[in-house]
Amino acid sequence: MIASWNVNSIKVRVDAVLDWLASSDCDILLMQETKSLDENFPTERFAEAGYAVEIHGQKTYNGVAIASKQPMVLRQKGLGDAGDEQARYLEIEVGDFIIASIYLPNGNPVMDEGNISAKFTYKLAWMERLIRHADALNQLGRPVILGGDFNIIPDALDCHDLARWHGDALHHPHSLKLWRGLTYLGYADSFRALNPSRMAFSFWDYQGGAWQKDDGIRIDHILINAEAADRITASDIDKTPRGLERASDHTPVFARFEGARFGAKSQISA
DNA sequence: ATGACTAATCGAATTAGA
Repeated sequence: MIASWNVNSIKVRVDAVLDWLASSDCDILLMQETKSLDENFPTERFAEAGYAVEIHGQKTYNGVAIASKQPMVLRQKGLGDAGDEQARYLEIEVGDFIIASIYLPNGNPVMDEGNISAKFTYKLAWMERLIRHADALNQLGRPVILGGDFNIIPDALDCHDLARWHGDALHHPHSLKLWRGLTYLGYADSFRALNPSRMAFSFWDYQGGAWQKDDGIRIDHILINAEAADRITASDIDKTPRGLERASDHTPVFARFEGARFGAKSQISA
């Protein structure tokens, strides 16, 4: 099983993350918003639990990491071209799977004194760069998993009241157009593909009793290309961690692939 | 209602998140 979780500070959340890993059958965990320099990441704690880690962090903000029970090879940190000053992309491979942990920019506020804001411009440019890279990955003919906090509310089933999000960077027409761009390349939102009519959320704001009211949004996604889709068996969300003490505002989303070990090919003989 | 929470920072308020 592979999962993605915006932990909102690995320093604060390390016990919660390790508790969840111990109670799940998670092989690979994609983390976002670690908010930690690489040298401060609790690598030893993960090692004691049987997980190797790859880290792409920075001070104070952003930061992505991947923990894996199975041998993992680092492919790249950042999207590999200009504009990568923020730590938001980390790519590894496990077996023949290519896997990325993604923390896509929020982009709000969209407007700044009557003009499109620098934050929203940065979000759109980042998405364009992600699309170019995702296209190249897809052409390798290998299973690809792009998991993370995409800061995109795809549709009405992904929040309580879509009208509230009109014009917001998480559901802005420009953001959605680029989100669909990933679809056109051949990537599918695995949760929605396997749960076509279910309303479910992955984030609940700390403010206003959002968790108690189940007033959430689904912005954490696991995208899969055709080769990965051929092997997927489930995609779901575990709400449990969001209800625990001192929780992240996000909860893990996950997907399962056939085989006893992650990414193992089917044992069906010819 | 520009606030409500939470986290990080050379903090005693500000920035950012979504």
